[in-house]
Amino acid sequence: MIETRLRSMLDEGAEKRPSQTRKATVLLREMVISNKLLPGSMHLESELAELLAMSRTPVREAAIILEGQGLVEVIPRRGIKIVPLSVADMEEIYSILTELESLAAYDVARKGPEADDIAELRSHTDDMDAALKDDDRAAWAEADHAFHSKLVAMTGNRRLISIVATYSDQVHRARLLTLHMRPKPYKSNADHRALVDAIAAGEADRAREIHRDHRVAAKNLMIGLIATHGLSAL
Amino acid sequence: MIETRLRSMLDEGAEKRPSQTRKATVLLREMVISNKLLPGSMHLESELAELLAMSRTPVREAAIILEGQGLVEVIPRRGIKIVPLSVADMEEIYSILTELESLAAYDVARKGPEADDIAELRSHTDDMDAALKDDDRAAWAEADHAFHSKLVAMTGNRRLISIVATYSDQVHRARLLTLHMRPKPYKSNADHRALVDAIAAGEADRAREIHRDHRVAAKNLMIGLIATHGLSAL
DNA sequence: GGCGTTGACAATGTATACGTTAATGCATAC
DNA sequence: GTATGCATTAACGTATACATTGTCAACGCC
Repeated sequence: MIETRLRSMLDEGAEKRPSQTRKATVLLREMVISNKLLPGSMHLESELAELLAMSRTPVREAAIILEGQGLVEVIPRRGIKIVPLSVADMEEIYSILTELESLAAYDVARKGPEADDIAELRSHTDDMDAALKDDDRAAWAEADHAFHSKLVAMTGNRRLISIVATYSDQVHRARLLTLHMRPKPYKSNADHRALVDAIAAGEADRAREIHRDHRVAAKNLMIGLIATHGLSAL
Repeated sequence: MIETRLRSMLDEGAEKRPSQTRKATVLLREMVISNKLLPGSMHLESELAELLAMSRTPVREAAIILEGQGLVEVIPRRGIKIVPLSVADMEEIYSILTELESLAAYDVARKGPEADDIAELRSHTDDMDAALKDDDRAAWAEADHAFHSKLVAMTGNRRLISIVATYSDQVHRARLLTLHMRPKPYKSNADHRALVDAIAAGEADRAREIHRDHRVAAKNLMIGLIATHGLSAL
C-alpha cells in the first residue's frame, strides 16, 4: 500500500534523514520548549548557525518550520524571536486543546476502542497514581502527557494528532513552570479514570463532557497560578 | 504599542514585504487550491523556480511553508507533491472544522457579539439568499465562505482563525468540485439564519448545536457526492 | 524470467557570495 | 532639548556553486 503522507504536519516524529535542517529543527524546538532559549529573546540566524555548527541555510529553514508551529517568529533584521505566551495566548490555546481533545474522547468512545488501547490508557493512569503517591511531579507530568497523547492518537485522525501536538508544544513551558506550583492533582487522576470508564463503556457524550470539564479545570488552574504569581508572559 | 505577533500562523493575510519567498508562497498556494497544479502531481524545485521566474531558494522556502499547511509534501529527489485528499482525509478535516467552528459559534454567542458584527453576518446570509435566488453558485459559495470566516474571526482567537483557514484551504478543491453537484442549499441558508439568531440571543449551547449539525450535514453531503461520483481522491 | 548490483545522472542539501535594505547613531537644524 | 536627515553597516534575501545522495536503468547472476 502506498501511503500518501503529509510529512511535516502528520508524521511528527517519523523517520527522516538527519539532514542539517532536520537537526536544526529538532534542536531548536527542544531548546525553545525547554526554556534553553528564553521567551522573548531574539537570535540572529548567524548566531544560531554558529551555535549549531552549521550554515545559515538550514537554520533559516528550521526557523520557517518552527514559525509555522508558532514557536518562533522570524523578524527580518531583528532576528528569530522565541515567541512568549501571554495569558490571552494560553486561553486561546487551551480553548482549542479542550475542544479537540474532547472531540477525541467522543470519537474514541463512539467507535469502540480496542482492549489494548484501553489497557494502555489505564496503565498511564496507574503511572499517574504511582507518581502522585511518590510525590514525583515530573513522572506525573510525563504520565499525564502520555495519557493525553494516547487518547488523541486513538482517534487515528492524523491532523487532529498534529494540531494537538503543535499546541501542546506551545504551552509546554507554562506546564513546566506551574508543575511545582499546583496542588497535588488528585482530582485530575480521578478525572482520567472516569474518562477511561466512559470510553470503555462507549458513552461518547459523557466522555466528551468529562474531558471538557477536566480541561477547563486545568486551564483555570494554570491561568490562576500564572496570574497569582504575577507572570505576564512566559 | 508594540505588538507581539505570530506572523505566519496568525497574521495570514497581513502586510508583508513582497519578498520572493512570499510571492512564491502566495502563488503556489493559489495554484494548488484552484487546481492549477493537479493533486498528486510532482514538481521539481527547479521547474517551479523557472515557472515563477526566480531561483530555487524562495521556491524551496515556500514549499516548506506550504508543507506546514498540508498543501504539499516535499519528497527529496522526487519533487514537491501536490497533496491529494482521500475521503478519509476529508473526514478528518471536516471533523476538525466542525468542532472548531462550533466552538466559535459557542464563544461568540456567549460573549455577546457587537451589533455591527451581527449585522455583517446577516448581510452574508442575505447575499447567500440572493445568490440562491439567482442560482449563482459561485456567489453563494463566496458568501458562505465569508459567513464562516466572519463567524470564526469574531472569536478573536487568532490561533483558531489560523487553523480553520488552514484546513479550509485543504478542502477548497473539494468544495469547488462539488459546488455544482449538490442540490440547491436552501437548508444551508436556513441554518445560517438560525445560527445568527441563536448568537444574537446569546444562546451559546444552541448556537453550538446548530452549527455542529450544519457542519455534519455539509460533511455528509460532500462525502456522499464524492462517493457517488466515484472520486477516490482529489 | 526475475531479482540483486552497479553506475551514471539528476536533484537535492548545504554553504557561500553578494546586492539590498533597514536599524542605528550622530550631526545638524530648530 | 528635540526632531530630522543621512551615513554607516549589520543582517538578511536571493542566487549560485558544489558535494552528496537517491533514482533509474542496464547488466549480469541466479
